[in-house]
Amino acid sequence: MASTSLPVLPAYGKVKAFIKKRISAGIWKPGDPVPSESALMVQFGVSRMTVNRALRELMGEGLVTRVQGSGTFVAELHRISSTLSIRDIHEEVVERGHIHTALVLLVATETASAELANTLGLAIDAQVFHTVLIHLENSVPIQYEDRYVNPAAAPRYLDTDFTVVTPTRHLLEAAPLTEASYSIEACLPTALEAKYLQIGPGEACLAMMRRTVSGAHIASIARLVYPGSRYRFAGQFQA
Amino acid sequence: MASTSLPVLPAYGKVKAFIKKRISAGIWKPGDPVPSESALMVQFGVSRMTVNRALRELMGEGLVTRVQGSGTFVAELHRISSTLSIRDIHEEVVERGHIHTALVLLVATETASAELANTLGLAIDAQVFHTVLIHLENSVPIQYEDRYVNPAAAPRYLDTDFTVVTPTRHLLEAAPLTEASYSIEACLPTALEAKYLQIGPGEACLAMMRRTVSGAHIASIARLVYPGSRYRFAGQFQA
DNA sequence: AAATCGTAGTTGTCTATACAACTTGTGTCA
DNA sequence: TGACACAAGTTGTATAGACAACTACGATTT
Repeated sequence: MASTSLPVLPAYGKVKAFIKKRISAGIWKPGDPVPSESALMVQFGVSRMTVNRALRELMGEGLVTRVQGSGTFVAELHRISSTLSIRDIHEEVVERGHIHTALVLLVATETASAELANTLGLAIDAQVFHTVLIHLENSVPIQYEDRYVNPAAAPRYLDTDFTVVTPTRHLLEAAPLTEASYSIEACLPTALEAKYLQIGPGEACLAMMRRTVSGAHIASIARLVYPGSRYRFAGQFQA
Repeated sequence: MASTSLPVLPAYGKVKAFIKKRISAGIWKPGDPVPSESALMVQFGVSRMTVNRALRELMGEGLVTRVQGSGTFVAELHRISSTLSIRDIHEEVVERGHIHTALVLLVATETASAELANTLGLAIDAQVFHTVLIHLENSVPIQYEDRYVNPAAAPRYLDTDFTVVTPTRHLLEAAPLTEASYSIEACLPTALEAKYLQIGPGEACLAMMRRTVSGAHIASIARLVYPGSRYRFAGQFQA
């Protein structure tokens, strides 16, 4: 049994730990008032700034809500937060000790369709970059990546050798990420996707649609298809 | 053009805004040093504690990293955070202005199998609660919920009328959430799932496995199956 | 009964100062 | 050359005090 961190918790940490413990033990339930700053100040023999920091951080973690003039209250615990991240699939595979390779199916400049132009926030006759790749982990296909890129956000996109630098990596470097939205759905693969992912036409897949924003530009729109049998999204929440 | 918030930003907010702007504009790139606390102190004419708060909050937001003794640096922007939440499907449906109903297929107390007992952290001969429900939105099936509950975490679980109070809701109230992990995968439905979700046996589904922890107990393990054609997970990142 | 006012209590912000802990580079000494 | 010591610069933490902004509630007035 390792004590996760005895190394002398700072004062504000002790206050946080005290409150966290009572909340997670269910002694203080959602909606209950937490002792005021001045009360905690006396109880722990620390200054108000220290208590304030503890409570502010707990609010940041979503454990309490604070109302000026009224008090601090245990938050409704219905939402707990989880950190997702946009990661380069190359790094992900390498981190597992495996070998990542990519197969380039298409590298092209195209004229955007009306719908695509609209989604990328461009004029209807604008040129866009279009790439299609298959990512393999130890020679097994794990991701079909169909991506449209806004030339204004990453003008040198097509110069990249995608067998060496993944589109994600190039984009992360060329166009610092400020915002992104995604949706994940289950679907059956198209004939082309099934062929290149080496799966049957009836095998379920996870498809992620991802739109990334960099500064003023919508940088890229990607459709990432994973074989359901070889991939899952996993995550962890922590209160 | 609405100015999102002019109402006199506090001093620490001005410092944060200044730094955020330079990072998102790409003027300061990942790895670059951010001015030291004393430099910002002079630049903004505020005390060090104020600058310190600004930088600490930016670190909390993942925009900068700080190294004691060395300095503050623009963080690698590869991860931006997203808030997922465990929500009650009832609330979710009602929020969309629709009607939620539930069909109860099974309510039982069972003896845990070895694997299940292990996953719930119980002895192999322990009793567990088992429920199976179908959730409908405007009479259309949208979720098949197969759930095992640890009696120690929610002793009154089986007293609930699940057509009125969803299992999620009861558990959120009975056993405050401290931790959870999940995985999402694509799969084809079992015959039973296909039947009750009213979908074809070849239609892809999203399956979420979720394990929730409340204090010292593993509270519940659920398998939630959604028809791929009627459901998607969506989210948004923001730097 | 309704509206108003005032006050105590609470959180929000900010300052000036202090010391501790750590990093980095420079210079000294062996 | 290598090992060590030291100093300057940086972040981490904590204090005591101050004023502002807001809420809740009771008392007073209308």
